[in-house]
Order: sequence, then C-alpha cells, then structure tokens
Amino acid sequence: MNTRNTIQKQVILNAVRELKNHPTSEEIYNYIKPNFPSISLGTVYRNLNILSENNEIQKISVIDEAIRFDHLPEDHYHFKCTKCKKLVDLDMEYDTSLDKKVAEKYNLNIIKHNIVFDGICEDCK
Amino acid sequence: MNTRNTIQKQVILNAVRELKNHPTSEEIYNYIKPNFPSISLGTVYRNLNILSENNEIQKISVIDEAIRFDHLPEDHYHFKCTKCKKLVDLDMEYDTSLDKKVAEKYNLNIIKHNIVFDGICEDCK
DNA sequence: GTATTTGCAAACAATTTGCAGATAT
DNA sequence: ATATCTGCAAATTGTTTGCAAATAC
Repeated sequence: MNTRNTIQKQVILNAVRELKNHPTSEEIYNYIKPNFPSISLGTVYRNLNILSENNEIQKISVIDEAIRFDHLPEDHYHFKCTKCKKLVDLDMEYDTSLDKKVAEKYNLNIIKHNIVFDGICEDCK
Repeated sequence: MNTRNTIQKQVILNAVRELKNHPTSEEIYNYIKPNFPSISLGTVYRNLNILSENNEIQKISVIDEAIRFDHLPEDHYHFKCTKCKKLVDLDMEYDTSLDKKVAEKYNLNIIKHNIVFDGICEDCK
C-alpha cells in the first residue's frame, strides 16, 4: 500500500475512467501512448495491478480473452454479448441476500459475488 | 461437430470427470501422462476446446489463473476461496427469473448467467 | 481410401521481471 | 537521501498452430 503518486499512475487511472468500457491493458496503453509517448507497456501492467489491488478499479476475466479493467470500483453485474464480445455494466441492485443465503447454507465466509449474463445485445440481434 | 472418437479424447474427458475439481489443462495433462506417456499437451488443449464447444464440459476463467475445466456441463454456480484459490461447485438452484428480469429491463436476449461467490472456505477460516 | 487427429516443435499472445537510471517523498 | 517507480528488453506462462505420420470411419 506504500504506493507513490506518479504521473504514469494518474494517467493510467484516467485512461481507464475515460475509456469506461472495460479496456484491456493493451487498449489502455494505446490510448495513452499518443499523449505520453515515453510510457511503457510494463508500467501500464504494473500500475493496473496496483490500482486493482487498491480497489480503485476492478479486474475482469473473460474466457479466451485478455484481462479487462472496470473503472467502477464498487460491486456490480455485467452483461456480455456472445457475438460482438462487448461487456456492459448493468445498472441493477447488488443482491446481498444471495451472499447471506450461500454463507448460511454452506457455512462459508462470503465476501461478495459476481454475476455475468451472456446473451445477444441489441446491435447484434 | 464432425468429431472423431479417439482414445485421446476419451481419456481426456475421463480425466476431467475424475479430477472433478476444475483442473487446468496442465493438471489434466499431468494426470493422464503416467498412464498414457505418448499423449501431447497440444492434444490435451485441442480436445478440451472441442469438448467444451460440444458442451460436454465447461470452461471457467479465473482472474490471474489459467483456464479451468468443469466436468459438469449444465449451468451452476461456483464458490472461490480467495485464500487457497480452490473453486467449488455449489449445489443450489439456477435462478431463471434473473435472466428474465435482465432480458426485460434491458431488452436483451439472455442465454444464461454465471455467479461466482468469493470468500473464505472452511479450511482457510 | 480419405479426412481428421495426433505428436512434436516452433510460434504466438499476454503478462511479468531484472536492472540501471529517474523520480517522489 | 533513499526507497519506489520507470523504461527497456528479455524471460515466462498459457495456448495455438503447421506439418508429416498415424488413425477413425
């Protein structure tokens, strides 16, 4: 947590926030590069990991794709179009009762849950 | 779908079923190797992809880990221990009303959803 | 008989890492 | 002043692929 506030880190966090829709590390790098040509891909990877460990952004893993990053730090659900592969944040209430239910039924300490809906988006219908 | 029934494919499917707890490709390869020394890792990867395309097994992607394989072909929920990284099938009903709710609210064709609960398992408490 | 699959090795893609110099505190 | 971070390149990890020989149908 002893993490310094470098220009690179700020630029990377801004990029994730500006791109919004779950970019990969590579996409973030390409977005930044024109305005900050000296930045290196390694630095992007390192900072994305730090930012997600510090819960400023979230990592999302998608089957057969590179890791994606979500600018929203709080828990929420996602929709993924199986055709165009687009990933979308869903604006619906996080259901804490699910965590409680599973915790009781299986005697586990539940921290949170994630839901990903698969289907076809409006554009691909 | 024009897929031949080779010994390798049978052995690989059996391995996933016997290992049960969501092995990686590498783990499946290592499990098979002693009894079938000529098998190659490439063949394991190829067949795991074919088997999951044919819905005989499922792919699961876990953050910061290799793809894992689930011997259960039908939809179900998972628990992941954030300490020991163990992934567990949860025996609870699949909630189709969630799919309906999202489909209506966002005007999407929903095929299915996945839920992964994060927390600490009994062994790690 | 022939199209698919295999084993092998090389290629590829995504991510991490070691290091010497630069920078934040 | 010094511990952390950067850029760079090389290394590592997970996975795919091209090819000639083997095999399923």
